[in-house]
Amino acid sequence: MHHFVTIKDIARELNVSVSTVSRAMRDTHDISIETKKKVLAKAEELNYKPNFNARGLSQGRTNNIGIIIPFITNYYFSTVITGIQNVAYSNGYNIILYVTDDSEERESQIVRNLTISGLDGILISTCAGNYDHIKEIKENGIPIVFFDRTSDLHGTKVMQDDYNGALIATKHLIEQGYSKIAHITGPKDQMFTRNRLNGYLDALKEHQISVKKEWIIHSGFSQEWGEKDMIELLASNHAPDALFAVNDRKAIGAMLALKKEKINIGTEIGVVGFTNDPMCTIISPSLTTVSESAFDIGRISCELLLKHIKKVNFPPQEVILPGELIVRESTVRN
Amino acid sequence: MHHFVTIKDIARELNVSVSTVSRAMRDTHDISIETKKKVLAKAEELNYKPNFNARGLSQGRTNNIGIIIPFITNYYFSTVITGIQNVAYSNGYNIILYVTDDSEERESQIVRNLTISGLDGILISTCAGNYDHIKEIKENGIPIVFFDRTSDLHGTKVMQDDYNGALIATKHLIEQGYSKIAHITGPKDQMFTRNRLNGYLDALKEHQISVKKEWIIHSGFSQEWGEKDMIELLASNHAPDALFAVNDRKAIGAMLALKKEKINIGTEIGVVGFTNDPMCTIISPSLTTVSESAFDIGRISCELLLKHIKKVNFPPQEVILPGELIVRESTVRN
DNA sequence: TTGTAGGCGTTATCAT
DNA sequence: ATGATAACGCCTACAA
Repeated sequence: MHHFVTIKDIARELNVSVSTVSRAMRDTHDISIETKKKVLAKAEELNYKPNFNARGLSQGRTNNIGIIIPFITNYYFSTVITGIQNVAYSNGYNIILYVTDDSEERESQIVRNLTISGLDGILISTCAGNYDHIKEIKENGIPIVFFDRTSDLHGTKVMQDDYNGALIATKHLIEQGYSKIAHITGPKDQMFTRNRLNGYLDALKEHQISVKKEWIIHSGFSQEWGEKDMIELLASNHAPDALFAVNDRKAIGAMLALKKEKINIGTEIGVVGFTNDPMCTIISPSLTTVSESAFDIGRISCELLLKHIKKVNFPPQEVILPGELIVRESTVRN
Repeated sequence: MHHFVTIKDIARELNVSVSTVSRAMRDTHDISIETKKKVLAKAEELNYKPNFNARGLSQGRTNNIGIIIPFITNYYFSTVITGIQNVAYSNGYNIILYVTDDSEERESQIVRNLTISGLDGILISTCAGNYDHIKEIKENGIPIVFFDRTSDLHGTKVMQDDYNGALIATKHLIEQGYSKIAHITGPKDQMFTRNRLNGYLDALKEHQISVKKEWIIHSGFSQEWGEKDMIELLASNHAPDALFAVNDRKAIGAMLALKKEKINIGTEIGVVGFTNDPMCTIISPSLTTVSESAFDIGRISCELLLKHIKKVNFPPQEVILPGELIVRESTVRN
């Protein structure tokens, strides 16, 4: 390992004490302007870089925050991270990334191994149905913010309005004249999944439209699952004439299945997704969807986390960002 | 700030010295099996977590590696990160993410502020044309691995075979009967951009096909730029009958422009991209492309970095992963 | 096998 | 305004 320049080196060269150097580096007021200048010049000359380990050790903080997230290989999550990154970076925080691969076990393992003292705070989009591992670290007093996939634990949460998004999406289908509306979604034990399901159900109830049990399919979140679910729907005795998918990826999977079957999307079957992934405008016909403010979710989550870090007992908050229906070709008859 | 359990606490409770506890935690051999058991049990009981700052400070390392990357919001980079994450995690390393937003200035700022002692090594996909900032940290002796967008500095690099990929892509267009082949690409000062350009040029040269100057357009890497470039090509006096784009996003932008103009892709104009982004199979007609092993790039880069970290003077290596032509509808006449 | 003591680089608390 | 000095939590000789 190399030897890096330390404040000691600077102190020695300048014949001052380390505390003086430290003061200059931290820009405190109890130091003369000339010595400060002198020190900073020497630091620049020697290419001094502060040692975060030492600083963290003596201050009890690290300037690192952790992000725990199911995936990063999709538009939504990678955009959230970008939002987080922006805020973190401009506040002098580093972000440490943990990817759970949507595995409860992995998430629990990561959280438990989290050397708590190495992080000033945590941002998490949990994939778990059980929150014991999170409770543990919460009890340790480490600030934590839930985003997107939140838990039912008490705490600060930032999410989109899943219920209303699903509501307006489903109502839009109804208004476009579709009436046999299916919903393909993810596992039952996720909160956002339940919220979107409820929005869908309430929209139908409000319009007194009945649902067949086989129109609601729980599976995974990927495009492949969307394709499979659609094939299953087409094979059922009561084929639907519209589809509300829990996210754009599944909607797109379903559309690919429909295109294979030469079923006219829009005219024969309406399709709505959720997220507003750029893929919506690439697929043809373009996909109607509910937009999510991924970047803002990241930005706001991080801002709230920093507030928790800086102020003990900052009160927990729940922020819900509205979605917006974006009508495209997949729900228009032609 | 909270007080976390330290080895001192454990030592006191057990009436042993801190070094004994330290030894137990590190699983060294010079400790009796019973005391080790005793210590570990107590650590478990008190929910002890090691303090990485302290450990890092005394050992001169942190188990953190940095990733510096232009973006994360696209398939390629997010997949690379996933590959890196996998290797890092299973070796007990954390990854700290820095996003440059494709800005040279930002990259330089990040690198210069990098509190060097806080990282054991760095993985970088540089967006810069000038490498002074990187030279600086290299001279500090910190291990560094370049991936994807490498520099011409000496060091370990992991990249795809850009030249050959471009060569086979262009040859494929020629073999399909296209002859007026344009190339839309990124800034001139990037190495991988130059390599792909050279592959394209050499393929044409080999087949004695001439190129018009206006068929080569340098702009940005985004879908929007692809669209703009295509519009420019269509407006030129010598409209091409085929297009090789530096990446899939630009190819897709170009395809959208063509679709707007009702130009039949495949029959009237062939299009090839580069990356094999999932979008290739979502757009219609599907996009012929050259595949990149994004996950492997990440995996291998991280493995090499860890070798550099663990073994001083591990010799620099250059790994070049082959690409593969994936023929789809966009280069087939119908 | 175990304990003691010094040090890692920085900050913070005293003096001066 | 500046300087000594003791933390911070852990590791590592060296001693016992």
